[in-house]
Amino acid sequence: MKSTIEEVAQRAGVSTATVSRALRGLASVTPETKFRVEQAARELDYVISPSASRLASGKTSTIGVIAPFLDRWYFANLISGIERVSRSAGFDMLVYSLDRLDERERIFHQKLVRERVDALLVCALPPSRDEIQFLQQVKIPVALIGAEVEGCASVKIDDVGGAKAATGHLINMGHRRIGLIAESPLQPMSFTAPRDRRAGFLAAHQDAGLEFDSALEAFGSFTIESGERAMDELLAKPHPPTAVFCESDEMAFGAISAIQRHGLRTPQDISIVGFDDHDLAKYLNLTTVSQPVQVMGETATWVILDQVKNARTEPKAVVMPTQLIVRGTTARFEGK
Amino acid sequence: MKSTIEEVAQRAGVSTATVSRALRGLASVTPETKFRVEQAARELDYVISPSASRLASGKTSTIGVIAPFLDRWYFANLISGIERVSRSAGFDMLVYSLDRLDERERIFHQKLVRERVDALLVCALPPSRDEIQFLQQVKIPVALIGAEVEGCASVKIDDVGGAKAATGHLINMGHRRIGLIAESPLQPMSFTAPRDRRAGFLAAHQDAGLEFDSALEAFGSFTIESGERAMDELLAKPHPPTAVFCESDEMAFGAISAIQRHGLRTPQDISIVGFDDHDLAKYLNLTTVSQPVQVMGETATWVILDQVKNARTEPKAVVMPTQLIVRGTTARFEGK
DNA sequence: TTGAAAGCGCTAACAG
DNA sequence: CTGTTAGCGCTTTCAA
Repeated sequence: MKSTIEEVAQRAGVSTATVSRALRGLASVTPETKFRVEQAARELDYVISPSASRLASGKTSTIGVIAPFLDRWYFANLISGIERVSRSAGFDMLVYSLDRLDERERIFHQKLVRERVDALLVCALPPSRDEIQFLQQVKIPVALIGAEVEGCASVKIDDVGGAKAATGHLINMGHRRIGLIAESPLQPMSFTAPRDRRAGFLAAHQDAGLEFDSALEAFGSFTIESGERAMDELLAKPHPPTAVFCESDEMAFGAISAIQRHGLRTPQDISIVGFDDHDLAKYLNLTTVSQPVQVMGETATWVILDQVKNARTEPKAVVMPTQLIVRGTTARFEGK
Repeated sequence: MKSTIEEVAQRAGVSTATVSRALRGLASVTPETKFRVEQAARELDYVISPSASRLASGKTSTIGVIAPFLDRWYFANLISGIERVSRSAGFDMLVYSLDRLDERERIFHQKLVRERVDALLVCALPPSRDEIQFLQQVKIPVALIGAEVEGCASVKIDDVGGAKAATGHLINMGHRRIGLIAESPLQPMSFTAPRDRRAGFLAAHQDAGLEFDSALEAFGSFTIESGERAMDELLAKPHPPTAVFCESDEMAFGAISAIQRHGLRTPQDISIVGFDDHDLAKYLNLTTVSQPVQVMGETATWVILDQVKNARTEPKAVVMPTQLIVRGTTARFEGK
């Protein structure tokens, strides 16, 4: 049932080295012998043993993916894109989820990376300097998705620009008191998206000569529930905002829910803009900023695979386009 | 930088065999030597080479997951659960997505399974008899999630029961003309959930002595868009249903959207019940049937890991509980 | 309890 | 273009 390269060699009447070459499609093999080998392999129902091959070659043909959550829309889409191209390139995809920071060390240094993968894709949480240095030391190329660190390949969007466009849209619609539902700065993991989106939000204010009233900022954690609570807070203010920019669609969903619960309407009473263009944003008619998540996963995989193959390629830093999608949760401010 | 077992052995003053034993925690090692070995390993920053270990032992400590889509709520949650327990058990998780049927053969027979994983978790699409037989032949245990096949370990919910409860709820609310938004039977992949949910829907009718008017059945493909189109169809009927059971929450979302677009209201004009308890169902106030998706992933992993360890355990078939969650999209039928 | 030695199945020089 | 020959780094009898 389980045949080895040796048996294939015998059956094809060649050496194991030739079988190895033929099966890997190395140029230096006569078409005829190649054919004989392939036929022998087929007849024996032979499949290469990855462990043996990996041990001998030092290559794993495996790409590792690290993400903080696997069950959220953003990461699931990233992974879907990554899997598609890694499979098409003959690579296996190993996935690790990293919820707690203390697991990080273990994962980066220990079992995970080392000897297990040829390259690593790190989603959303930028590794520390030390971690990156460690990885370079072990010579395993890394690409970041949704974050950027100097000297490291990365694929991200222009979060600042996207947030600025979204906020600008609100300003153009006549809003002056604009709320912000941001990720809590107390959050243990250091994502860069929240920081950048917040920066874009502020930049739009500055460009318009507006001053942001920090009383209009509430915090959440990129979840629906937290967005809902944050909106409750905003609504409880003596002088609530007429529009709110949410750093993620999930939080925007929660915000809308809170607004309805308070007997108010979107966008008549309060306009809402999200960020991400979540699957359901269209359905919920949410004005938002879209980013090509799956494509980012695919792109990052191509980039990293390229590094694996051409060891000394300069790490690329790709920035993907973002697009403001105006739907039904934003309206011109008609108030005083 | 990269040290081998040999170096550890030397430094600890023992043989490589002892190092191997000590590091794996095999009983037959003096606490002292074990300590010495561990210390040496630590000092050398030694990490075992999985390839070598796999080649020598024949075990990969890796679990393979096959799912038709990675970017959908259900599968992302399953994977999240699977990853959690496989990591805690020291197993790596390899993920493959299978969109086209013709890739299946390649995946099952070839590169994937063989020599790469110790066990396989197949999500939603039940393997064919041949495939299962093949896997048994290669001695790699399989567990199905969301499907059931005799002689194979599996974790699923009672789809029939869940659908029956959901439909029963509608009937109890006085509805008599109940529509069904089902998965298209033309769909190439043979999921069992749609079939079972449809059966439950019909069973509820039968129990209530009602006859189902097949004109009230429309088809989708478990997506929002398809649910929307299906509802459009139903609404175009001369005598539309007063309530609709959707085989998935995504389709229910689409249905609600269509209803609103037609200027009707949920539940006043039409009641809607979904299935799954998608993350957003609560937020959208959708009455639905919940299933413990992440827990199913976790359970399946425990089950399969158990099989890996105790080779001759009878494959378990676990059925997880389902729960009808009544929210705001269903109301008593007040019409004629 | 520990060590010696024989592989596991493949790839990578190095010859030829 | 193909064969020979060493390993790759671990695990696993089998003895001691």
